Amino acid sequence: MTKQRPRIVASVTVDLVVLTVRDDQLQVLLIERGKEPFLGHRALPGGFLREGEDLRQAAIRELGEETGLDGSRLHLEQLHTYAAPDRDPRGRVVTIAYLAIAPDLPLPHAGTDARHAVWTAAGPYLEGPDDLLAFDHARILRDAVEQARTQLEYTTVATAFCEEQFTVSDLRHVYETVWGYRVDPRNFHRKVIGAAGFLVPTGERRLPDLGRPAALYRRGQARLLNPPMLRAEDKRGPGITPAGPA
Amino acid sequence: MTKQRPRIVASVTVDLVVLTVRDDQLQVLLIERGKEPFLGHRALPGGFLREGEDLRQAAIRELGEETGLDGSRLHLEQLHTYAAPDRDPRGRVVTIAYLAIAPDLPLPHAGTDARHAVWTAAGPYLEGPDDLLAFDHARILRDAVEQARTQLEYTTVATAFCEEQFTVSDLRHVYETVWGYRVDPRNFHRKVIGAAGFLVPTGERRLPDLGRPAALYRRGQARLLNPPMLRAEDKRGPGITPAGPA
DNA sequence: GGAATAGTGTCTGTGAGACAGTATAGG
DNA sequence: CCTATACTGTCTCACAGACACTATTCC
Repeated sequence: MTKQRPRIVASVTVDLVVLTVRDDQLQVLLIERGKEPFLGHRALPGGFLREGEDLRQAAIRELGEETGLDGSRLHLEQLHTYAAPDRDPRGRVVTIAYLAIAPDLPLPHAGTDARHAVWTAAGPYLEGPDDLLAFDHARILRDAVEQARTQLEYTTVATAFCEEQFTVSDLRHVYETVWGYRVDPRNFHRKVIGAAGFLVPTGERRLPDLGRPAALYRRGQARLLNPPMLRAEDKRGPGITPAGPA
Repeated sequence: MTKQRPRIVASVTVDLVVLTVRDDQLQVLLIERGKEPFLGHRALPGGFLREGEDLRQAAIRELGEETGLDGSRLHLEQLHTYAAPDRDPRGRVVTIAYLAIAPDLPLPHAGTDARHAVWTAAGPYLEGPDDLLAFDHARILRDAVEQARTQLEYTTVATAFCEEQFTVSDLRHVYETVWGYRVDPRNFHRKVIGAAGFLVPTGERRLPDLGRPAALYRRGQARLLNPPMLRAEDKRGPGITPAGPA
């Protein structure tokens, strides 16, 4: 009963949305394309799936090749798959988007084995027109950022933006930067300290340039934040949105 | 820098997890495979992506061909993509899983153009060993059901299990069946009636065999349920789970 | 009247939002 | 002392969980 005639064979790529918080901005790792199509345009790092590889393995490999980051040590999560027939002029290409979250790491210098990937403020690409990025990458970036914003509400992934040791203020700064608005420091402190398994005190302290030293923490074992820390209703997008990207 | 040598070309399939609530059970639509591999085994409906098709279009088409259901009228949502190198003995096959939610609809009879798809209690496949279903479909089904359970918490999709008109009791029955435990009728009623945009009263009533008639509602425009209706902590899986399927 | 289902009211504890105050560092 | 940052305390309101009562139908 399954008609086998117009079956499709497609190339499969894995594209990465690598986010970090840097210079008080939500930034994304972009590369400049060195060949057609979209030569010279900015794009998400990514590449073709290879023989014997799982999707996650491909994501980690591409991350290393194109950005020099060690994906096996980052938060890495599959997001959504894009397969519109005309999304790549070269032919039928199915792309699985992955979200990676990293602390503010130094990138290897351009000219090494890694491509010249650069941290870039995500804001303009979220608001601006789609053709600021190659292919449908603007759409993919928007979906990924919305996913990251939602995940901060329900999970403890915000710690993935932080170094191994961090303060409550560091963590709050992540929330404020990703969500794009200020969060009450007192209520935030009470919430994250009270959430079992979110933070583990290391006993150490960090001295700021000025002011009282802050206690340092490591991530706890909990992955879900329950009850969640919901964004203010009027500060996120329209209240009526489908559950996932279409 | 992108090495093009061991690139992969893969077949792309869309597999569907179609859920309904039927006979006080969470049920899933399964087909019996008519050919190798896994001939005679039960499997999720699905099939190959075709020329010029988007993923959603393919999902709707397969749904019609294999089950006779009209996918364009159901809740349909992309879930996750599976691409382990050995997941299909025929070669490299990448599968995008879709979740469909339907009311308790009558299926077309076997022998028509549609395959003999049958509603089957999902429970045994969630608990049992993986080889009760073809390929990695048991894994896909588990991921989908977990996703559906979570969605009931944060969205209004529970209405997708109901007919056009339904009572608050019908809706509560969906929650109880999908979650697998009883929900307090009074608190549930207060919650869903109070949530703006969840339910729209039709003004009509439905007479049960015995007891007071119940008011009928239609789905409202709201897609997100805010604040969410969270499951009891001790009645769902382990509290420490990754945000999405790996 | 009884039985069964639909719907409302009330109390209580938890937790979020708002805001004031205390603690500890450097200068 | 002042300033800046870290952290704690308190009040109020919204809401979830628990439970009792009233309402409307068929018999």
